[in-house]
Order: sequence, then structure tokens, then C-alpha cells
Amino acid sequence: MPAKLPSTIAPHLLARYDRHARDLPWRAPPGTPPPAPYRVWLSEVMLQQTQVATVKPYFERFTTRWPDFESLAAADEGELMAAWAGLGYYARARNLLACARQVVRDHGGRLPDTEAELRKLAGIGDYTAAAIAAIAFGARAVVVDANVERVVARLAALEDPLPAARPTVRALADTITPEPRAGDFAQAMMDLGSDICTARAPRCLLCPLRADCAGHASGAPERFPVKTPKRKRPHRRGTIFWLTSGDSVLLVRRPDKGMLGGMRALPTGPWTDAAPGLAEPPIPAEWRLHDATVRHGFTHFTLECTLASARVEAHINPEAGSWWPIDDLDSAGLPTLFAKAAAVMKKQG
DNA sequence: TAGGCGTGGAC
DNA sequence: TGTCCAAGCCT
Repeated sequence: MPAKLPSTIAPHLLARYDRHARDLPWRAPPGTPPPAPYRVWLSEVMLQQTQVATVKPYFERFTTRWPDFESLAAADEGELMAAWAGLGYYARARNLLACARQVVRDHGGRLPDTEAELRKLAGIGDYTAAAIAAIAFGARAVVVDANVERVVARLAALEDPLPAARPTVRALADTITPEPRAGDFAQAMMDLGSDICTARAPRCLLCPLRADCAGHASGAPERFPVKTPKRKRPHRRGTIFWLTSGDSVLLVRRPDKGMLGGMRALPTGPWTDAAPGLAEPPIPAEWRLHDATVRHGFTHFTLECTLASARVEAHINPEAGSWWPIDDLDSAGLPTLFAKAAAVMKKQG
């Protein structure tokens, strides 16, 4: 394990935070009482692997429509999933509802204030439990996210590659986390990672920790954190079925488990190495394969879907499907892959 | 424990 | 275009 980090880091960082803290809807200015735990929790879940600019409009809509745990716990799951559409990682939405119901049922509608208790709730892992404990309740918790990993790896010029070196990073972060203002410290680290100590081309000339940083001293701070190489993403092919009747199109609900679980969707065939053509349509019909395709990148593979369409006279009623007005598809809450496909089909007429 | 799980921005 | 990356969690 590398040497202990300089004790000047926390005061330097907090001094910058007092002057330059970002003004965010879920954040209280430094030196003022913390926001409601509900808002801290909701923002932290939305921010998991998701950038601030993307989260802002979702946070505003959710807090307007469901301002507290009680109202969210009473929400209809389908409406909540639709409201989450476009934000990604849809298991978060299912866990959000499960967590709100846990809080109402087991904790009287108030979020527990310790890491250990928070950690038991759906969708709350090590990072989120620490962040809530520190930011909402003022506890001294060691908050380690991707920003903290990057900043600490640079401060220490850590040669051990992530993610294996995560325990080392956490131990180093522990040595610089202050007892008072642990929440401000965590948010200050994230602001630093977002504004200055960025993944590529860090702006060291603006950094309040420059004199404390072994990465900067090394002359190549962008080299850190060292990471083990990733496997490249495979390509898959699929077909999206556009079945219309009158002014409506057939939508299905995807299984809770697996890709886009629980989301409303256009029917698809299998996703495989080779283009599957008209395999596994939602119903037998005079399907026509189009030239148009839709490409979409997921976390661990990219998908290219061919579009197929057919028309039926009556609103047949398949078990898992429902008819949706084509002009109102924006309100269906479709994941981006299907929103793209719908846009192409509406354009083609 | 390593892989499944979305999306949009930066370059 | 492709690639990497981002306030991770779950199994």
C-alpha cells in the first residue's frame, strides 16, 4: 500500500467547495442544513452511472409527482417505469419502488440514518449507503465512487490497476475523509472529478490539490487510474416488429428479468450473431422486411435491428400485447432502442 | 467474482 | 464512425 496521503487535502478541497460548489437541485449550499433524505436518496439512485445533466429533468419530474416516500410507495409500477424511460438501468426503477415501500412499511416512512441499515434496502449498495449517511445525516462515511477512485489514484500515483485495487483506494480515501463535513467532502471530491480531475486531460493548473498530488508530480496524471483492459463489445442482430391496426401499433411488456426488464416495448425476435429475419414474430401475418435498420449500443454489446411491418384488420388481442395510438407513442415510455425504431417507422408512414 | 444491465456526452 | 466513460447494484 502506498504511503499515507497528505493531511492538507481535506482543508484544501473544502476551501474550494465553499467557493465553487455546483448549484444542484438536490444539494444544499455548503454551511446550510442538508436536504430532505428523500431527495438525497432519489438523486443518488438516479445518479448511479448517470451524468448530472441527464438526471436533472428526471429529478424535477419525480419530485413534483412523488414528493416523498409515502406518495412514491403508493405509485403505480407501470407509471413509475414509464416515468423512468430513457434514464436507463431499469432495475433501478424497480428497486426504487421496492425501497420506498420498505421505508414506509419497516421504517415509518423515514430513511434509516446508518450505513448498515441503509445497505439493507433495495438498490442501495456500498457507495449509495455511504453517500446518504454522509450527505443527508452528517455521518463520517467513506464515500467511494468513480470520481473518488480517479482522484485518489492520481493523488497517490497508484500503479495497481482497478478494479482489483479498490480496497487500496478505499483505505486511502479513509485516511483523508474528515470527521466534520464528510458529506461536503464527498461532494467536493465529485465536483473536483467532474470539473477538474477529469478522466482525460485533467486541468491540473486549476486544481487546489496540485501541490498534494503525486500524479501531477509524475508528469503524467492522465495515466491514472491504471485499469485492467476490457473485452470489446460483440455485435448482435435482431428484428423489431411493427404491427399496426388502424391508427394503433402493438406494444408488449418485456419480462421482468433480462434486458430492458419490465419495460413497454415493440415486439422483437431473438438477438443473435446473424440477422434472424422474420423468426419469432408476435403473430403470424404478412410480414414485410424493410431495408431500414436501427443501431443501438448497450453496455456489453451493440445491436442492429432490421424493421419488419405488417397490418391487421381487427385489434386482435394477443395475451401479452396491447394496442397503442401511434400519434401518442411519446407517452408510452419506450426505451431508446424502440423509440428510435418508432421514429423510423413513423417517418416511413 | 465477473458479467449483466442503458444511455448520452466527449473526442 | 468507434471507443471510452459516468454519483453502481445485483447475482
